[in-house]
Amino acid sequence: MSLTILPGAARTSSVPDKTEHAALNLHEADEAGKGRIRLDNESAILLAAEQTFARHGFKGATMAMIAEAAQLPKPNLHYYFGNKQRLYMTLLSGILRDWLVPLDYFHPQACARDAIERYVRQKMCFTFSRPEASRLFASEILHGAPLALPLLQTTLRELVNDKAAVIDSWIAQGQLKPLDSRHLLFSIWAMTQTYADFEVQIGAILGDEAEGPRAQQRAVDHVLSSVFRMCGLA
Amino acid sequence: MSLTILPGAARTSSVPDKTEHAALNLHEADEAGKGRIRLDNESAILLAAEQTFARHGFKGATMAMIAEAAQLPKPNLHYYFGNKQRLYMTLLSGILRDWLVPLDYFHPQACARDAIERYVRQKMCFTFSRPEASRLFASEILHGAPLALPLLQTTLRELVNDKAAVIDSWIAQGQLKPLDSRHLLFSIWAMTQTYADFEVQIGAILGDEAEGPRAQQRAVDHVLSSVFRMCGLA
DNA sequence: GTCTATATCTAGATAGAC
DNA sequence: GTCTATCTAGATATAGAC
Repeated sequence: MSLTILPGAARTSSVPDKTEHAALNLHEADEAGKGRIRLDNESAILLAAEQTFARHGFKGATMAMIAEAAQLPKPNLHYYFGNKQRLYMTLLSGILRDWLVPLDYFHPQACARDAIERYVRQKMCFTFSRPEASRLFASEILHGAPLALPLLQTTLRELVNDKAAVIDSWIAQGQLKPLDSRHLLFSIWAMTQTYADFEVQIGAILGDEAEGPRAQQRAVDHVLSSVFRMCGLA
Repeated sequence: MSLTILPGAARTSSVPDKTEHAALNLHEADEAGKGRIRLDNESAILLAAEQTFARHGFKGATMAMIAEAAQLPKPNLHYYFGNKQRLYMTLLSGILRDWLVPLDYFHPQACARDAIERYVRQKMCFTFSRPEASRLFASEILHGAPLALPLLQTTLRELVNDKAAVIDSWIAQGQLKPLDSRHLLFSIWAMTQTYADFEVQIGAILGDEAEGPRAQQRAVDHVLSSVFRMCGLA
């Protein structure tokens, strides 16, 4: 199941910074020379755009801000991505794909407790490692998903219904206490993402305690034990 | 404890639509005549602004959109609120105030179970009755709370620390299972608000089932029983 | 492929008539 | 107190030199 919207959308994570992958690029000989520069520039732009869109929203972010963050002239952004909306969409589709991957842990043969623990840990890992990606996606949904709605109504909906059926089977087997499986997913998403999406609020409340790996561990422990209790796995 | 940022900030909810409160306004005789029109216009603008800012974000919303929604000419918005940021701030401060009110249920003498049930129900009520207010506030936090941060670091922080102490006392009394009281609040906020902030996503997944009072009841039941289980009150 | 200079459009804000 | 007409700033996007 591929969630890519734009064909050949370049992903930040697929372009390791300085490691020499020239050998891999030799397959496309005529694209290897320019392709290297293109990939580097595109990944720099995508990284800068993710941060800028997350911080200022789609309208609030300007191409000039993104260009400065990427240390490239403004017209280069149009050269590589055509326009602002296409750049934004490229980011969105990549984030949704990464966001859904952890659901793979939910399959009928899996042990419910193990699957849920791995899922929660993966979501918390995403939250703390890519908070800007989480906020960018949250901002899109919050404002009515003007661009992502078609994806939500098809791919996401089908995937969630599949995984809800898996959870229901775990309940039928007596592995979990009865609960609404789709609402359970909504709650897990909410509890995990809040540490990225509302990071500023949490930081304001916790103060210094909010920072560092010990704070992250505390959050993971809390969410994991809460989800276990919700599922009757405590 | 007052959370008002702007002195005399007019609140939508404080202006009943057509009920005759002229008698109450007679105290300020010279403001009664114009005051009526002013209050009506201000509340129309605030209502329109809440919807528009929630839907498009601060930058994405334009004064022209708000004016059209309020059915008033653009310059009137500037006449009443000076500029876009002041209009936005007036909304923000009112929402934060309304958002914090339910925490009053948390006081040391209260029964923990009753207080938590009332709190969750109040939060869910806010979510379903004023989803745009929730999204407007969420958007502000999501983008780094450029305007609300000072409030979060003072009033919100102190209030939360107070209420966390109350929860801790309930735990010490054995009314609740041990857990991190402040993270419990983060989780309750996340689980309740997600039905407003991510309404589009949930709607896309649940389809027709997401609408109507029965869907709301289902969500309330889920969140309430989940929070009870988290607290060992199931 | 890169980037300077510029065209075009849109939005916030206001002057001034009523 | 209200609103038409307009000013100005700033943003997207592109033309065209290198």
